[in-house]
Amino acid sequence: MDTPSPYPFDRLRTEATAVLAATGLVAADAVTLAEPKANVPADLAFPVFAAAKVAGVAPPVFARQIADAVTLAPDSLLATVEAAGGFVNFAVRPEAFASAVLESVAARVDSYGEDKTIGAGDTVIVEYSSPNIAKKLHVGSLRTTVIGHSLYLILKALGYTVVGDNHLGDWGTQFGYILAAIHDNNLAPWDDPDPVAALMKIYADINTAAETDPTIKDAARAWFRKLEEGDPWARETWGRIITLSLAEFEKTYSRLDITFDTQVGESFFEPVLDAVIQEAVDKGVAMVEPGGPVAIDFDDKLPSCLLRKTDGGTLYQTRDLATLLYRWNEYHPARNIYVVGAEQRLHFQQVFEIARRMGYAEIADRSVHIPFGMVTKADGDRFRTRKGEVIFADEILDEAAVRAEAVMREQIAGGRSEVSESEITGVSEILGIGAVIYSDLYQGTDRNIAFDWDKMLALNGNTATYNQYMYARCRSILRKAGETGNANATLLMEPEEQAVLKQLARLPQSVRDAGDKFSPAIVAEWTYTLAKEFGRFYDKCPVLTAPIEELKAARLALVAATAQGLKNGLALLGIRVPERM
RNA sequence: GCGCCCGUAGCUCAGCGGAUAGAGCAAGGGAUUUCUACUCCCUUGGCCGGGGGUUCGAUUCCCUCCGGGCGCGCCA
Repeated sequence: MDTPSPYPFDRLRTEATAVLAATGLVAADAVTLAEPKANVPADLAFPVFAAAKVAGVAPPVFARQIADAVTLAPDSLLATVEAAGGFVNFAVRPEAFASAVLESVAARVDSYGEDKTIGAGDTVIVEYSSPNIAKKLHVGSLRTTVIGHSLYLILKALGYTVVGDNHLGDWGTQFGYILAAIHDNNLAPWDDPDPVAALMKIYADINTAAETDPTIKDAARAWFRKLEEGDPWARETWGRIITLSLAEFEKTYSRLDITFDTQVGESFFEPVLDAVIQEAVDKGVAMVEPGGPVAIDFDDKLPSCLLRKTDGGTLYQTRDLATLLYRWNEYHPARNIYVVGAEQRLHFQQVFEIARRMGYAEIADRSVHIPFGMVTKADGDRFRTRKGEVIFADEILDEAAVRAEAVMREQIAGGRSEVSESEITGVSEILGIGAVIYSDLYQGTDRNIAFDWDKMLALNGNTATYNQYMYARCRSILRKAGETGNANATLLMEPEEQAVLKQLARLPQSVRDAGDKFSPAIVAEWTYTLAKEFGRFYDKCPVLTAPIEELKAARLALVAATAQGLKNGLALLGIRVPERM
């Protein structure tokens, strides 16, 4: 168990590379293998185009020469090799492959799919969720939370030491508004049954008032200055607001099974901001302008930006720069990842560029912004928070569970579900939350998403529910089977069986690709394809009533491996699986 | 005005230098008195936004135009 044997597809690649190199026609380091398209009856392909060019031979001819020269060992996982156009195609030996895949899953269980060698010894920071204090999590915060959490899990599976950082928006002029309102009107939001809702109302109200009363903006700035200067009442009140907000966030995070390794908010960096600005000025990166503001000019490369306001206050840019430098000193991370909305692209370009110019090229180069499109109203317009056009994360999770429960009750009434009354609430939560998470992960894009209840909470097609249903089916079969004898995997020769096995074998590479491209959608696509292949197998290949006992045992092993694969894949997305539904 | 992102089937999206461009939804047809039908199968549906170029080969790379989105110091 200490050093698990290589994954089947890795063995295939190693073997294919070796036999290709052994022909003497192509060097091992010139071999790049690809997965053939679905319509090609092969499992691994070597496109010879580049090598053919070097050899000065036409690709189809070269492919044939290579294929003719390859010899496969009798005990190889590879069964055949043949030329097809400019490709040399390999096909697996199905019996040997089946055994290898099932053994691989059985040996690793919950860690099947992981490859800790990729990131061993490296630290990666993932900044995600990062909500603003005194607000509730909403549709938008849900996206960064869900995407970031999955990335966190995927990178962990790849062996990185991952630091999940909830970079709280706990500093800034907006606190000036809230403090001013609380102070001047002698408010006590902490006495409200829903304190964060009270805070949101306070903020909304004073913003509305500020539209007609310009003195409010000045008062707000003054209060934020007091906060920065350490005014006792301002500090204490600010602290209370943070405590209330964190408690509110925690409710949602616990429903989503999310924890953070650290929650250093923007305020954490406040004591070092002056020094950071000074360093930028000293290094000639930033300039103090007449009147006091500190600005950075990027020539024609990027629009200029500010590190210090005319009133002496700092900005988001200043705090993010300080955060970046802090992370470099503290962690020396291999990657510093920001899961933040696409609208902040320029912001991060600027922050990274400032760091580079200040002499911190290493961290600048290792920092990466993972942008995502915003969630808009159905008509494509943005949600206007001030107009009360918000949809809160908890509302979504609640509605999702309600819908899941309604469908489940229908199924139970129709005699199509084994879920008992006492399990309904728990299973509804797993299904509902899974649906929400999956809808944010199954397609990776930085296009905007128009919010749509039905789409977000869909239960069939490419959804979490479908994946979970296939898992529940697996579990149901395994429960009914009870104890079984040893499985002879070499009996799994049906196309549906082989298709499930091949998809199972692809998990490790999907996880690597997902980590490489910072894309949970790659894992989501893998789980869905596995679920779909299992659906076909389920339809065509009876397990419990298999014609012979030995085949039944083999199929049961395949079902168990599929369940494990679905569970592991969904776990990397942050989605749980129900034993029955 | 400048910069960035996006434009692939009616809709939502994969694919991003290679083999007949793939899924889901929607629409239409079929299977099954089930190992849970939240299922399975089939059909319809694409000048991969337009036009140039690079390449043996372009949905994929470059240029340009069109359409949509986002952003462009003293909010975050």
